[in-house]
Amino acid sequence: MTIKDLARETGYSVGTISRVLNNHPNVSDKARKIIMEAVERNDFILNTSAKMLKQQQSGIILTIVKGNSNELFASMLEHIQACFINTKYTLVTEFMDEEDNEVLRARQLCQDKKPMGILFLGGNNQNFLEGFGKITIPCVLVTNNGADLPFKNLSSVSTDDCLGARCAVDYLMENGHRRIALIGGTSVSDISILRRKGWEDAYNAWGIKPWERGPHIGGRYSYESGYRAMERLLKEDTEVTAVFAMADVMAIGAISAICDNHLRVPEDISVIGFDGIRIGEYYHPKLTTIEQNVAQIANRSCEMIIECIEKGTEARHELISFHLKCRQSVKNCLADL
Amino acid sequence: MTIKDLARETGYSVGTISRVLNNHPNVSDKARKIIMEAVERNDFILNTSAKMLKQQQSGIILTIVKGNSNELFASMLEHIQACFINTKYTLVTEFMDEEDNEVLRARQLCQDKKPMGILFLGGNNQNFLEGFGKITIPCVLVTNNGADLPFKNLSSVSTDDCLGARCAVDYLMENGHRRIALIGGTSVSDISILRRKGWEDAYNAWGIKPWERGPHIGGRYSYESGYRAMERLLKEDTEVTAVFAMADVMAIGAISAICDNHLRVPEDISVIGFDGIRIGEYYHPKLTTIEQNVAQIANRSCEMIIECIEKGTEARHELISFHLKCRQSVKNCLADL
DNA sequence: TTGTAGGCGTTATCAC
DNA sequence: GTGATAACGCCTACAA
Repeated sequence: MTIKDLARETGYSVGTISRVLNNHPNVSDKARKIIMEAVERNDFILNTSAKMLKQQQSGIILTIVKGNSNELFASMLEHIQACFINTKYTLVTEFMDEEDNEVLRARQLCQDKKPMGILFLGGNNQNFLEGFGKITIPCVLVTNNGADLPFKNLSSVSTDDCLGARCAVDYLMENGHRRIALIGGTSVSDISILRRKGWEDAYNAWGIKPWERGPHIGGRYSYESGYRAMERLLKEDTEVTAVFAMADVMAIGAISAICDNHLRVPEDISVIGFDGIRIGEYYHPKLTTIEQNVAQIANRSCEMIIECIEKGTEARHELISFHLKCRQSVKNCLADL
Repeated sequence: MTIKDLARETGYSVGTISRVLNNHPNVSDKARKIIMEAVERNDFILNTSAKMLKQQQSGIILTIVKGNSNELFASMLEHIQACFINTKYTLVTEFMDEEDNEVLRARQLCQDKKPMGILFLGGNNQNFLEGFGKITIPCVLVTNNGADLPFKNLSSVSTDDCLGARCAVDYLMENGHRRIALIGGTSVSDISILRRKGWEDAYNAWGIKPWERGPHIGGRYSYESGYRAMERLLKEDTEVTAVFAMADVMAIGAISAICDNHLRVPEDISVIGFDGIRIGEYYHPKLTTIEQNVAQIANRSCEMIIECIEKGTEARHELISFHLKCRQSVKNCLADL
């Protein structure tokens, strides 16, 4: 069934059918009514390929998810997907390894699928600096801040990672911890750099001297990596009383390592995470963490990319508020001091 | 850049260009070489819309994911997605609530996006029985067994849920447990029914009388639901020594509830799950579970749907092997008996 | 082996 | 307000 069939059935021409279907003016109410009835009756839907061919667009919005097995991104993805139901866009998702270059991949996918916009979940600014210039469609960095990047087609929606980290470490300080280790991140990930800065800011604000500070052990955002980082930490620094993990998955990996080493959380070591993934609430002990506002980040990202695509709006950079979620993995050791 | 430009550039006609690009025979080696060089030089890629319009296909393979926040499906999805990289197919994912009717949704999406095949993650046979008849494209039930369904365009790749559950409960029996509660599932979910049957089979095989058996408390596959089921169980049946949860997320929710009620796993109550999601390895205690072979299920599903689409193969139903993963959440209480 | 041309289902630009 | 018609880029008989 095509608009031709519909034309035959209603007695109008394809031009009028098309005008009705696209809500164009210059159609009589009568024609509109008759045609819409026929559309309903036949469950008619326009052929996307033909439409896209004519309009020279694909209707595809691409989401590139970097870093696998990431519950935060999985839940972000669900929210994002929900935003595109019943729109004219088709959301296509690509997963890729945390180590790969998302911008190179994006460029290839631009050729391949001709998307109208790209949402990046994860990724690091250096890759954008080097290769984003050739991408001309609107893009949004989701959870990463792109304010310092010189691209006017690249927006961002993120949590204030530095402030969030600061808040996490402040909380540990308020609970009497002074030697606080940092786990996670690499020197090329901007989120890591910001969260590390928050950790340092807190130290400075509380007047803790560098030699009294806990160490920073890097690693990617995974259970496994958190586990290994904590194992190393336990061997190398026995004076640490608390750990700030850059992601909940790392925090959980770390707690797992602590337990395997016959220590307890929070009695022996306190742990705070970042992200607010669901498992944290059901973990044992329940994970204290900085909760990102996933729904809001997802919604704003989708709104922004649609606006950029449809109205040609310039790139913007938004910060979404976070929330300190106090649960059980941090011990108040003020009494011990 | 279109094949016309390429024709002009190489001196060949669009027909020859098209034949080269589609690997058709009847093209001279020389033409093929010259044209391919031009293609490389220009990074030329065929316009998907035009191709699909002409061929009357969309190139889309749909994945419908039912049941949110499901780590098993998230990881399944990653594997599935990997199967379609560098193929002519575009994978489109739709998430929907566990309560909604996936077949109705699929039918709507068939109109909307004209997919060439559908992968269903989750779902229940009753919905298929009622509404699948109108879907004519090849589909695969992933993790659900569709062997009893009378559709020759509906394949399935799944774990032997009944045997897996049987194996889990046997393991508890072997460790001396006799009063074993079952948590999770609804009467309309086939996976639930099969896993429940495995639980009953084990009881029968071990000669445990009905009145000595633990209760079954239903619920959907989520942390939250596992938590609530366990809370109820703790109130209603204090003689239970072990719990078989129909999914790892429920098992974790259950353990969380047990801990919140000042009991311990596995000392006071043993828990075994089903699925083998990653967090189980980092949970505290580490979760004993029936591990599904996610990679293999995903790969076979993708292979099957592609084969059905391209060769018109008839539907098949495959069972993928599972694996009992013994970790820490089950206590051996033979000594206590 | 290669070229030509019609048509896939839409949209948009004309006339009327 | 409406109808005819030329694209959009590709594929594929059919002709040469």
